[in-house]
Amino acid sequence: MTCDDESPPVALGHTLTRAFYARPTLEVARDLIGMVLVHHTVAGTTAGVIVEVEAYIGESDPACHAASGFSGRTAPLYGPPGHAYVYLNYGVHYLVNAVTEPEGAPAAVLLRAVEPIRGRDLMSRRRGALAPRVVTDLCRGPGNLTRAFGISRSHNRRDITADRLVIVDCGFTRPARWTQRIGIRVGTGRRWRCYAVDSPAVSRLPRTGL
DNA sequence: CGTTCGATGCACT
DNA sequence: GTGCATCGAACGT
Repeated sequence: MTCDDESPPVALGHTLTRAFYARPTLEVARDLIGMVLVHHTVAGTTAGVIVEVEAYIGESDPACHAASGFSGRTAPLYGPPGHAYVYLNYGVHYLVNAVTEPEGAPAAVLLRAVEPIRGRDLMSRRRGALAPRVVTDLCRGPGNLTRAFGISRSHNRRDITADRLVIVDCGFTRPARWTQRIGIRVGTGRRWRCYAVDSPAVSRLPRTGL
């Protein structure tokens, strides 16, 4: 795979099915490393290899939004797997998750970073004045990722097994490592962050140790 | 209705 | 390392 915008569309490989997402969240999280996130819009297509994710599992996980139970906000987590859960964080950044587990079990995988493989220029334009020079920084961090991909609130509850926002298996394999999750104040003991050890696009290291 | 606060990112010390 | 933008959901009054 090249990082050139002139490369052909990400057409080879198959779009991940609902069965893929309807599994234990940690398995889904690990398997998502190396998969390709693709977003088709009228402005163009952006795509990138997923290199960093975090799992948020159930009402007993204090860092999962479902810890406060079912509500209008958390409803997507309880909904069918293979749908997007998008919310606004700190009033500034949209964060995108892939809902996992069978319907009724609230859980999701947060997409934290991808390596751009298509639509770099579009990503850069969407990042605007704050666009980085380094390509691998375009989608480094969950807020930067959604900004570069043009993902916002309108994508909440969208089906990601069809349509224009999907994740595709292109056969890439990346060595991965588990560490504790980032940026949360509770549930930090759970080592539910998974990232590709060889990727320059992975966001900051854990606050304490690995 | 008012207050709190967060799965971030960036500027700044 | 700290400060802060900015907003909607949740919760207390």
